[in-house]
Amino acid sequence: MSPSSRARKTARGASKGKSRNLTRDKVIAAGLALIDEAGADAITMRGLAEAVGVTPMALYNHFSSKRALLSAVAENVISAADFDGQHANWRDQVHHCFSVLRSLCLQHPGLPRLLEFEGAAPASVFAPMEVTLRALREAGLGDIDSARTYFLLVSFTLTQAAYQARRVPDLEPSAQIRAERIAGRGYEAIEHLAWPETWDFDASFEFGITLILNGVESIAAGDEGRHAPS
Amino acid sequence: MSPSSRARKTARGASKGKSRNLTRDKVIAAGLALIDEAGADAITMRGLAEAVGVTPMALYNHFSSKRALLSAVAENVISAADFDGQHANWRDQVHHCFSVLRSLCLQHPGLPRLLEFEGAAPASVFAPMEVTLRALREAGLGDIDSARTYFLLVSFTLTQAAYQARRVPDLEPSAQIRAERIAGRGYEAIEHLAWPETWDFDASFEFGITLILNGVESIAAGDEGRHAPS
DNA sequence: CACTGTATGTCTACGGTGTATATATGAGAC
DNA sequence: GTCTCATATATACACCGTAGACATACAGTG
Repeated sequence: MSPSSRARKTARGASKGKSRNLTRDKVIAAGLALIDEAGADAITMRGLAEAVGVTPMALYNHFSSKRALLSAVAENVISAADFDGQHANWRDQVHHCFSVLRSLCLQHPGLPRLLEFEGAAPASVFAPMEVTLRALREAGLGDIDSARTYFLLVSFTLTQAAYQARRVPDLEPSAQIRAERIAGRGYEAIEHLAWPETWDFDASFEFGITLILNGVESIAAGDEGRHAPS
Repeated sequence: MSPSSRARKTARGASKGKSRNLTRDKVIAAGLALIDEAGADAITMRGLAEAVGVTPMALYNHFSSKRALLSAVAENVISAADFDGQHANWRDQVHHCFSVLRSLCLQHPGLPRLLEFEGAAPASVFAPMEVTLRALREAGLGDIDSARTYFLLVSFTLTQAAYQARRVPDLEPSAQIRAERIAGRGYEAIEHLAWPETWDFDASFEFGITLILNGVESIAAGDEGRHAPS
């Protein structure tokens, strides 16, 4: 309500700065900086206000709530990215799209939290969706299946990136602890697994995308899977 | 520290109730009930204490922290499930495993939050991993690739289930709003998509699992994907 | 039986969160 | 110069997790 009326007033005057000192884009920039150095939950209205040099309540003149603020931050990040890459074939197209999304998440840890939860998803989340739907349709998938595959890709990419980015050592299982936890439970497969001491997230991402795209091809070719109806 | 010494004492005496009135499993049960009706973030030490009929600080005699409490709740849910199903082929095995995981998440909304974040993952999360690794190895995947596929499956299942379970209407895009948001942005593919007014989550889950398992077969068959190195 | 140690529960309090409400301030329009 | 109204502030509320000091009542020992 307040921001809209302000916008009306500003539109009447000039489209530049406001009457008073300074804000809005500054808040978003400060919020982004906060997310970059600490997690997404490090964004606090009080801390953010201090970073900008105002009182906490001043932020509410520009954002109706914390959620709206976070949404604006996410919007700022997402809308600046180029998810399309003008790639020749649909596989490269999808791969590029989610590589970009992933690197955004790694650059700004906590961004996945902003997108998935908090209901703070901004309008620009539809950009990667558009690119993906086009590519998948080109691959031969139907509308609904394309959307389903998009959600699968998003789930995978965001979750993995979130896990990698929010990598705080004191929560790490750390081989040692992991070994203790599974000891004596008959988890042969896990014990047998030669766990690398540093997980290769990049390779895992490539693997996942490749697997999914192979699955797309198989579905598009008409293989609807075959779990016996028991 | 306190709980362990209590356990030692109890083991010496009888394995039944404690000295005072009652707790521990009661807390877990109450926590589970809270999670079931409201989300995971509805679990608050004060609210939980009231539900059990004690003071908030009384909980700390049985759990060292809120995280430990949530972990115990998750453990209670996960450990009661049978992820193995003694299925004949690896596809049905994996399908069963994640169907169970998914239904747990739908029964107890907010459980995904417990598992993914908060670092509250209990020891029993390794049970589905064990089942999956065995099945995937049988499918012909290597150790690391099996682990990677497991994480892919988990990402997909938990994220989708979380989204479905935390379905609060006032956050829903709701066709109307969705249409407004994408209007005039050139999102042809999205606009063209005939979005069902009620998303079929079950079918989407089946689709995703099938797609992934098809991808597994393709990888196991030696198709490592082919994105041209541009 | 009484005694005592200790585990259990309570009370109070601290620093933190998001934000509703009322007030002061200062720039721009007339 | 005066008025208006968007902006920034001050204060306050309800809530959160939990640290610390204290009260209590049972368990084990004599």
